[in-house]
This record gives sequence, C-alpha cells and structure tokens, in this order.
Amino acid sequence: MTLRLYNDLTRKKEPFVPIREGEVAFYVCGPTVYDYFHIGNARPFIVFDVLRRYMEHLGYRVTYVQNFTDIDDKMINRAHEMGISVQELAERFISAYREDAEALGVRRPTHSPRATHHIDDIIALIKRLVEKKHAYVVDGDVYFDVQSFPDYGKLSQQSLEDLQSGARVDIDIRKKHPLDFALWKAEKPGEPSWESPWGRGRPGWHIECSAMSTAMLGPTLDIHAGGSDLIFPHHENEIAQAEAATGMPFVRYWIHNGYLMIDQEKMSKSLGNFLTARAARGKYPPLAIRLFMLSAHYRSPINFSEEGLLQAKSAAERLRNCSLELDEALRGKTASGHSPLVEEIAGHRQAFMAQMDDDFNTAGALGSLFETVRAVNGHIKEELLPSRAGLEAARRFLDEAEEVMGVIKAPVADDPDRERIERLIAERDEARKVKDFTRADALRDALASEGIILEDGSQGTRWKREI
RNA sequence: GGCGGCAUAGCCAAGUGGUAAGGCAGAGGACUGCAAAUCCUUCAUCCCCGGUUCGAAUCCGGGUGCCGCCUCCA
Repeated sequence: MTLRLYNDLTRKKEPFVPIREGEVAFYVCGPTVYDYFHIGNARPFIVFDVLRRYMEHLGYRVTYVQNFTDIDDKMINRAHEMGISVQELAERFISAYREDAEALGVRRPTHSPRATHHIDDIIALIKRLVEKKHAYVVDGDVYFDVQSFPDYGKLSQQSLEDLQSGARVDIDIRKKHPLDFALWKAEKPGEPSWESPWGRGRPGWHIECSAMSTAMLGPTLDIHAGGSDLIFPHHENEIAQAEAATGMPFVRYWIHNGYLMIDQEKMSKSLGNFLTARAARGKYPPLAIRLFMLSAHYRSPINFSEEGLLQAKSAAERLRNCSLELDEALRGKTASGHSPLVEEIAGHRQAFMAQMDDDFNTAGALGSLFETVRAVNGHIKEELLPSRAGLEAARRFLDEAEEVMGVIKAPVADDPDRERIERLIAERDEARKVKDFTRADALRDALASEGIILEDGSQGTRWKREI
C-alpha cells in the first residue's frame, strides 16, 4: 500500500511520491501571534501533526516547518492597544501557543521560523522578483505584478478576471492591477521597520511563507498545508512569489483542511464566535478534543458543539479503558500458544493502515481501532486465560495507533493523591465488608466528585481518574 | 456574478457501482450490594424527482436545503 493524498492543485487523490526518497519537506502555515489561537485554528495544527506523525510512522524522515507570523497589521495594532512592543507581544503569544499546542498533544515542528528573524531571506526574494520584473516599486512599497505570472489563479481555479469581478478590494490607483499585492510596505511612523533597498519598511504577509519555506526546505516543497481559507489569496500568492522567483514548481502537494464550524457558521476571530483552545482544553480533555478533530475526514467541515465534544470524550474513555484493561491482563496470568486474536488484530491493523493511506482517513482508521477494542475486551472477558500472543499483538497495535493519533493514553504523571485515595478506598472496602453500603457509597461519591472513578471487580477495587 | 464544498439512524460519522464500518445515546439481557467498566442482542436503505445499469447511498440530469472562498482569517 502506498499513501495517497488529495492534492488541491490537481483536485485528485495522488500517490505520494516525495522529491527525495524517504524524506518529506512539509510546511504548514502557523499562527499570527497577536492573541490566543481558537479551537478552529487548532484543527490544522492537530490534524497535520497527525499526518506528520503518520508519515514518520511509515518511515519517512519528515522536516516539518511551521512558521510564526510575528509582524503584520494585526500585530502592530494589538501591540499598540496593549501598550507593549510588537516583539513583546510576539514573545508572549509564542509561549502561549506552545503551551496550548503541547497540551493538545501537538508535537514541536522541526523548525519554527519567525518572520522577523528572516528579513534577509525575505528581502533577497523580493529583490529577485524586482529584478525579474515580477514586482515593482511605488513610493517605498513593493508590489507583486500578478499579470506577469500567467499561472496566477491555478490553485484557486480562478482567472484574474473572475477574481477581480467579485473582488471587494479597494482600488489603489498606484497598483497596476487591483490584485497586485504588497511584498514590502514602506515604514509608517511608530511601526517596526527594517532597512531595505527600497527604504525602511516591513514585509507583507504572503512573502514570509515563500521566503522561509524555500530557505529551509529548498525551492520545491513536498507538502504545503493550511486551512482552506488560505487557498486564496495567501497560497495563490505564495505560489506566484516562489515560482516567479525560482522558475521551479513551489509545492507538489497542496493540502487544505475544512473549517471548524459552530452553529452552522465558520468559527473565526472576526465573527467573534470562537472559543480559544486555551478555554476549550480547560473545559474538555485534550484527548477528547483530539478524537473529535480526527473523527471526521480532515477536508470536511466539522461542527463544534458541546454534544460533539462529550461524545468524543466518552469514546476516548472507551479507548483508554481498553488500554488499561490490556495492561492489567498482561500483568496477570496468560496462556501461551496460538490464538485467533493475533490474526484478528493483524486484520484490524491492516485496515487501519489502509484507511490512513487513503488520503489520511482518520475517521475510517478510528473505526478499525474501535473494532480492535471490542475484540480485546471480548477476549479478556472470556472464561479461559487470555492469550499472551494476542494481548501483546493488541498492545503493539494500540501503541502504534497512539504514536500516530495520540488519542488513547491519558497523561500519566504519578498521582500526588495516590495514598489518600487508596486509603479512602480501603475504608470503603471495610464498609462494604460489613454491608454498610450507605457509607461505602458516600465514599465513592466523594471520590467521584474529584473525578476519581472506582470499579469493583473480582480482584478488588480499581481506581482511575477521569480523562 | 465566478469558484468550491456538503446533505447517510436520535446525535457524530466512514463508505463513491455489488447489496449500509465505527462512536455516542437508547432498549433488552449477563455481571454487580448498587454502580462503574465490560460482553451479548437490538436500533438506517442513504434530501427529493427522473435516468443509466443485471445491480446505485455510490454514476448522469434536474430540483431543494445548508456552508464556504473571491477582504484579514486555520
């Protein structure tokens, strides 16, 4: 089986073939660090992190680059509002980003370049575009000349005319074409600026991604990903800038995730209908948030709702319970020799991989994972001793799935309250022995209110925390 | 106006020509002091109309409804 990905450039699923065998140059548009990111922004971060993990699992060496936009209009305005420098603002929200991303199980990118650390790369790229007559200078601003790039619109499948006719852009008479966009913006008083061949100024938004991605990954990337709302104009512009400058294809596979909706509307900062990732992870377990994001195909819209998150939470608990159950069974007595469970697990694992290979169908893959759960639970419940080989096969597959999706294990951390909890459980067991169920249930309820769940089994009482 | 997406059980959702995965919730049963967890059983003909086909949720045509991009936006 080979991995196939839907490529927005060709509008087809295509076998994934990297430029350099065994390696993947992968770029994802990162956040503008002027505020906390919301749960809609979190979708690409989580979903593409899983794609990265899956590719690593397949054995690819993935160089995963996700930028921080730390200079633009929003940064400047917010810094003014807050009475701090743009740089301070950036530092603050880069740390916030990292805390939230880590809490959501998103792995650190290989590189996290910041626009302000790559001004030289950006200037060099603009210079090249000016030299090649793909850009022109007006009063210290530099604009990209869209009419000089015949392929403009190839990603969004729109001609210049189409784009222009629906455009809601203010006409700027200094521009040759209304869709020409700023590569460099001349300095304004009170704004951060850098020296350049066109005078002091700062980079436009689109240029940073072209400059940093090619600087770190070479002229042609294997994968460039981001939200669908970036297709036009951001990614279209990135293509124009990079290809006009290098004359080489910029990206082989363009991948875009669907929106996160709320009340049938796209969640977005400007609509004000957002929930920050920070608030969301205070309200719902990260495992549930991840499972929720992976429960639909990455290109479909997904509706954020209380009910949806609670469903995901219950489902995540089922996965976690199975994993705990499996560990316990492995610590106990087991039978040697063959068991059909081994083959059954192998089948589910194969299905899981096939789903992931098919344009990264996480929802389908989760189906196989849950079928594994049922098989394992059923096997453990049987009267006979569970099969060592079967349990081990299951453990290996669950670990593998966990490595890729990160939806099974709750964060472990030794529980600081362990002694106290176990003392209370012992007390409850005493009460149960003498049939003082009122007292036993009161103790159980007290623990439950702290999020501690008790399970009475034939081997005694077990406890676990809510996920 | 241009471009694109979606419509599958109470809810979420996979499936894109061969007779409907999975999850959540519900019902019945097993287990339990009661729960919890778990297991077993049960729960849909795929928005509408027409067509192609031996056969369609899946293809084609026509509707209806919802969403998005064309401005900053993941």
